[in-house]
Amino acid sequence: MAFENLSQRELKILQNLIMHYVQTADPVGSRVIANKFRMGLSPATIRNTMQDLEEMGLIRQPHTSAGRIPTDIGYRVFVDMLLRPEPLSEAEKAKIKGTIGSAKKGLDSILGQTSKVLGEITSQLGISVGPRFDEGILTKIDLIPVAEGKILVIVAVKSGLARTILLEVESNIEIEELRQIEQILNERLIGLTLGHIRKTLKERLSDTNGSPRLIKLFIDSKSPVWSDQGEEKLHFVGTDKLITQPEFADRDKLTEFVKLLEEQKALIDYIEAKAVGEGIVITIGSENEINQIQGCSLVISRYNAGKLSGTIGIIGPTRMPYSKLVSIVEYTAKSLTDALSDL
Amino acid sequence: MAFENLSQRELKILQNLIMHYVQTADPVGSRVIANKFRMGLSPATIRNTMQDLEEMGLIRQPHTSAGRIPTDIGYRVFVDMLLRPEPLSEAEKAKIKGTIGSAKKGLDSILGQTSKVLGEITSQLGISVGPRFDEGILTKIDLIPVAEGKILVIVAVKSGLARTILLEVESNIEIEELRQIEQILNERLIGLTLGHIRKTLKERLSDTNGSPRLIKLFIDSKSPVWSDQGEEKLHFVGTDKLITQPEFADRDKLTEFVKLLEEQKALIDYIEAKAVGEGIVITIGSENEINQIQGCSLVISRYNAGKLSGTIGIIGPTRMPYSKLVSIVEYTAKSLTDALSDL
DNA sequence: GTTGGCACTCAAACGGTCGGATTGCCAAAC
DNA sequence: GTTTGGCAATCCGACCGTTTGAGTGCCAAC
Repeated sequence: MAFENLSQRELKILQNLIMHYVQTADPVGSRVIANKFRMGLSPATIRNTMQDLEEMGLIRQPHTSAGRIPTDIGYRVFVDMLLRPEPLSEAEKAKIKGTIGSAKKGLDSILGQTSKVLGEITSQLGISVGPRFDEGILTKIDLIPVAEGKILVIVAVKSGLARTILLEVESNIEIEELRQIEQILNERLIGLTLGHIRKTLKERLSDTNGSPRLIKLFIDSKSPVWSDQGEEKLHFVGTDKLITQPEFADRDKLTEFVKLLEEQKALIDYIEAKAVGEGIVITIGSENEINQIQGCSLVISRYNAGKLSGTIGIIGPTRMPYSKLVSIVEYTAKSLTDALSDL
Repeated sequence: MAFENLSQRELKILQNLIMHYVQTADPVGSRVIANKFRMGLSPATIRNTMQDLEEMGLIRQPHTSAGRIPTDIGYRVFVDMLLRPEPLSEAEKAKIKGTIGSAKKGLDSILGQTSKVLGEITSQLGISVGPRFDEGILTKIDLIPVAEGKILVIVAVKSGLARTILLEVESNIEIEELRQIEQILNERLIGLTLGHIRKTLKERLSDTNGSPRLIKLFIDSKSPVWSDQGEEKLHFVGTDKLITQPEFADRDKLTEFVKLLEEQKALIDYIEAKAVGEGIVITIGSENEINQIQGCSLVISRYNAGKLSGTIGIIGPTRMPYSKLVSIVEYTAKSLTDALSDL
């Protein structure tokens, strides 16, 4: 839309209005802007401009004789044209690095700490999603018998991440057989990505003809060993912060939202789909296709773990301090990438 | 306290009052009891008895000229003296078995499904806590190099459960050295419980004198390999159900409660400490030492996984259908124990 | 011991009023 | 043409008194 040719004044008023509204959550009147921001204009003038902004759909009145609040489109213009990322203090940087560093080794723990620090420092809901292993290059696969009829499969990928899958088999496992399978798998598959393996599995292992019986378990593209589904976990911290927000005063909305969080899958898929490319992605209110978060904004970013990548960010009401949050999420993603490549 | 010599009538009225209150959440008046439960008594008589019950502290009026509601002590008497577990329908049984059975193998997934079915079928918050490995008898320990400077330790205990720990080491790992350590650990420690190992570690391995250098990593009773801390995860499903309850109308209470859930540790420790011995344990409202759940009741039970055991159950407002919940939790614990011993 | 009757109490719902904030518009000033 | 002050109009939210209905406590009668 043609918001490029908004006048300086219109932009400035939109900006001030949003800044004030983010702090107070109350509709902002013309006089407040005139007084608080000392624009050298009378309330009446500001009123006129506000009318224009309203016609353009950037702000609206909750009801006659109330002040204005930004619409989702208004926030969008603000984010696209007016956003100045607010630098972090040294203390904030230290806290982010520190919290991530204090995690026990292991992806889960690190992601847990990451969402925790995001939640705490932003006072929003901090989230993190583990990477999909699909792009990971296999470096090693181990088969360990752990008990009667159970073997543990360890799939290690470049950059030091690994995942383990518990597999059930007919109870009589010959250790020799396992070694054989291990060897075959390692010889033929190392260096390929899991996604690639999954697609070309049959050809690559067809000539084994099931000679070690158990290898059948692996020549199945749906086998959990190669699966790219359902392994990611959503970590989130700060639900309490969201509950407090006036935006969630509506009980039903809150309930729906909490359900979404618990079910995880839909939200994970959505976030993964939105966070593409480098840098921060912001989606605002009704821009979100998921019903339950249409009153919310997302500020998300990808992080890297070697060839793999996942998503972190925050969820909060559309009325959020974008300038600050952008910086925090950006810095956290960077820190997380560092922490994961350190390993 | 001397509640044994409550008259039949008093007990019956207490019972009816609680039954009605659990359904409606409204204070119960004398006429309601007289009409709905056809006791052959006039409201006036019931009023007299209710006064007695109030003096004993079993019920109370939220305010003058309102009906009565049970106190925590009233619920306690009900649970101890009047509770008749309500048998489950075949459909309910099938759902419980089915949901648990549909889990992927692996403890986490099974416990996840268990809390899910508990949450759904009870409309309360279903919870499950993984077993502490401390009592588990070591059957095997494996050391797998997964990447530069990282080894995966697999600790398998009797009954087919295993846990994996990622360990960091100086980057140059000799595969031979790992094998040596593996052998030493296996020779000396198999057959002992992890808890026992942790306590006698130094003696049992002292004579190695650090000959394979890396073994030092294991001769540390605080090593995460033997730790009994922080491994348990709290699974919970049904937060949305609790939010809906009028008991959580108070925003602050809800916030505090959600925080407790997210932090996990305090709640895990409390639940683990309360659920002792065989069978169901019920704690009611102010009986709970944790502030955040003083308006809630717990219905919990241990389940077994071989020598190990953990806890499952539900959390809900004190106003809950105890008769039904007791049966559900009991049956679920049994089903879970079955599922875990099947493996 | 039980019951009906009755005065009393209190919460919640209802409805009307008032004050405050803010707007839209218009005519005058710049 | 833009800006401004003035003013009527609008609407929300708080406040307050009233009513309604449910339920109790107590007493006298059965």
